[in-house]
Amino acid sequence: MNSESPIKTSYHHGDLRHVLLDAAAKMIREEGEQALSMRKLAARVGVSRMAPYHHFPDKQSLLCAVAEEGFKRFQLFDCPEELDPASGRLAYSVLQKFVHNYVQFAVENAEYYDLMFGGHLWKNQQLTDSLTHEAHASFKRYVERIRQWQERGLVLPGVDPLRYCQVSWSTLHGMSRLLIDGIYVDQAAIEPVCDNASRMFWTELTQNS
Amino acid sequence: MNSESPIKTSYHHGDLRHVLLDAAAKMIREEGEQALSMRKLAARVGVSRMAPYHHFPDKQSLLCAVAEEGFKRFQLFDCPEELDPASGRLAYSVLQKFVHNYVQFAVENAEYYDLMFGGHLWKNQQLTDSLTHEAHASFKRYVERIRQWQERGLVLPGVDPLRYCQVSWSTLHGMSRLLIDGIYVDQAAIEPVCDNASRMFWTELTQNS
DNA sequence: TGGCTATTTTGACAGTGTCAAGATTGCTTG
DNA sequence: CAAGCAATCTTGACACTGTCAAAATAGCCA
Repeated sequence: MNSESPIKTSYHHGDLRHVLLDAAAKMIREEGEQALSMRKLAARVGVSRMAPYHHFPDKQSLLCAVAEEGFKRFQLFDCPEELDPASGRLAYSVLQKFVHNYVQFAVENAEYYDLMFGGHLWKNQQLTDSLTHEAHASFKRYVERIRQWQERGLVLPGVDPLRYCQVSWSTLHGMSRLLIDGIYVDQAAIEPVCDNASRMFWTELTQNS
Repeated sequence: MNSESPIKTSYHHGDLRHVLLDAAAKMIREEGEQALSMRKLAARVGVSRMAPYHHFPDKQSLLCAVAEEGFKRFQLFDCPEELDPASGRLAYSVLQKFVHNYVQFAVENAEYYDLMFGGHLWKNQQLTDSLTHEAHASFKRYVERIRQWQERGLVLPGVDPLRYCQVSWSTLHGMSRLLIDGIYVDQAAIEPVCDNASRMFWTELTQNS
């Protein structure tokens, strides 16, 4: 089940950089982020312990690069299909699917999500520029989509897209974190909780009080 | 068996346990959780590096104890005053205040909040029994209060207290984490975002669609 | 071929958590 | 009050960690 890199593109080892990124993600998934050490990573890949340092200045940068890879996968689900019910507004199922996808991605790709939004990287201010860019761009895409929906009349005019996104993202992030961190243990409750959140969002976006 | 003597039982050092807990919290606040080491902690307190291990079996337990201390402070704000508007239902200001207090606690006591809900402790399954008990009790109190409000007619009958608490807690937790971790940088936006969340909760609890 | 540079390796150092002992202290009991 | 004893603290040691510095290697182009 472990397919080695098919192409040895360049120098001594083949492109070590990608191999390191994949191996790091795999190790984090299997043994936890805390258990990942540069030395073990190098050993598993089959190189000396300082070899990775020629591709990444330090451990932090390696983790940032893994996080960036996570953002690339994150974008895949970023645009679910949009529908509308008889009312002409946004359909509930759109939000339901979006919430479901978000949480599912977070849980299934926990090793990436942890690095992307785990705080461990963000706290030390040594974030890679490209990573911060990627992260902010991801959120901006979210806001932009709501704004476009609003322009097209799918969302109430009174909604502030930025504020809505901040709150709803908080909810999504909170659910994901609580699940990933094991604070929510009851896996069976995921779906109902997601549905509840979806309905709340849908009310917020389409029902005026 | 833990000795819970509030008065200084001056053995060798005075009660080292509390001194360690306070010093640990202070160090985490000042230099970050990652920067806390048992050796530095011992050095700062002025004892040998293995002295703390007689009060806590390992580092993890020390951190759990700090987290427990956090839960003690957490309870303080746990019961804001409840009011009701002309409608006879729950007042918006109650929720607004609650949300504000939660986030404020999280941000101002970040070193405790990180340990209480940071995931770093929860992921390794070595949580202290008393800590897990404290954490679950805290959430149960939240659910219980909503349930009581519902019994007294302050909240719509259709609301499922457990589900509501799971979703709203996710939102609160998400906002707090995003702020603490520095993913939300714009501190000025905190209040509006909290207000938006509060209004959403209020709609959920008191307005039927 | 020779040399240059990118890549990998080895050596070393300070720092970490913590097991296994030894050393100290102060309360308890004869 | 002295002896014992258990709780408390210290020291030594080990296997780890990230990463600086310098040496070694391998591929490319002149």
